[in-house]
Amino acid sequence: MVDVKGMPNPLFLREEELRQAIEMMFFAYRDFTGGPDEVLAEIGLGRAHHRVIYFVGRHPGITVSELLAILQITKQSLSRVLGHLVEEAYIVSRTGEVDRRQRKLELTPKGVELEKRLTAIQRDRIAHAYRNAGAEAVRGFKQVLHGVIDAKDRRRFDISGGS
Amino acid sequence: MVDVKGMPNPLFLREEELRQAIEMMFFAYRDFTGGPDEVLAEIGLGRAHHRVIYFVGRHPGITVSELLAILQITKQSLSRVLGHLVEEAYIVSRTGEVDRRQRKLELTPKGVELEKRLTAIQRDRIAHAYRNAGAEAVRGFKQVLHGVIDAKDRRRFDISGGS
DNA sequence: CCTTTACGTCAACCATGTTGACTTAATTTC
DNA sequence: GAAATTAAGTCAACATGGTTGACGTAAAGG
Repeated sequence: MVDVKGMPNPLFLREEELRQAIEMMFFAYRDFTGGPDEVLAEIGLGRAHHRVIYFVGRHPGITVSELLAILQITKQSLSRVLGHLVEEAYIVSRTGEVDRRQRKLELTPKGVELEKRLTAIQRDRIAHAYRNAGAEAVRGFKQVLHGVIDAKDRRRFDISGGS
Repeated sequence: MVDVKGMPNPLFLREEELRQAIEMMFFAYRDFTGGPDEVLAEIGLGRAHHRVIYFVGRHPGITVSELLAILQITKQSLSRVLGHLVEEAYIVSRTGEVDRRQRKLELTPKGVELEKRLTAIQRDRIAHAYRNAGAEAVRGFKQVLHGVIDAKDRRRFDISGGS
């Protein structure tokens, strides 16, 4: 028999290791969204608006269907948020030229400004973490996070460690 | 002048790099919570219940205040969810022995069972990502995620790469 | 004794998700 | 060219889970 105290059950360690990851995901996401949430609250918007503004900014001309596929919410839910953002002139919606059933979404200058402000908060947090961890750690971070994402959405990311 | 085409603006690359991280955080968290959400919906519970069950399971005897500090929600909001979990016998609340104002929370066997079921889903997803990425990447993942978390909560995690 | 702390509770409200039913316009298919 | 499908919008009702504010009670601590 091996000394159980000196060399504890590797399955137990693995369980602890994995629980740590689960917990870090919770705390990291909580704090990652906390900053933008404060700014949004000041102007009467919520996290749902942020997500829409972010992805429209990231993919100008994105259609409503594409947005729904990313956000994985119902069109009724998106409609409320998106409608509000169009009313408040953060986003414009124009009819698609090739398929006139589609609505292509884009940020207005006002939308771009807000998007920048919100993204800057998250970008600075990530930049800080990246700087302190180093390039090797960043590669690992992306690799693991990539594996956490559903296979169907992995193609969105090139994590070959380019730069 | 350096050739701008051959060697693009490093600030632009950095911006892209950071946006990639922001986006991966969104997709990873979306998919990380998606599995448990489905199970919870079947039994009439939500993500808020999951969080409570998780942290009570992780820290048996945790007080209401401690839970509030972790979840960062109001006690009124917690009360609704926690009250329901106590009613449905997932959690028991007993008066603290040393400080009788406190309520110490614990999972019942029923609560343990649900916690295991939910955590298993997330654990398997992380385990899969860890296995595919390798030990070095896991270290990097933890280092970066650690840096994303607010300093006040970092002490919860030992990321020294122990095993 | 008085103050503070831990917890609970009532009430109202808001943001954001859901289902289901239905409409309109445009495209695609047979 | 008619029929089916698709993209998008809309109305309504409802659930979850957050918020603020006010107030109550019991225990602890100065």
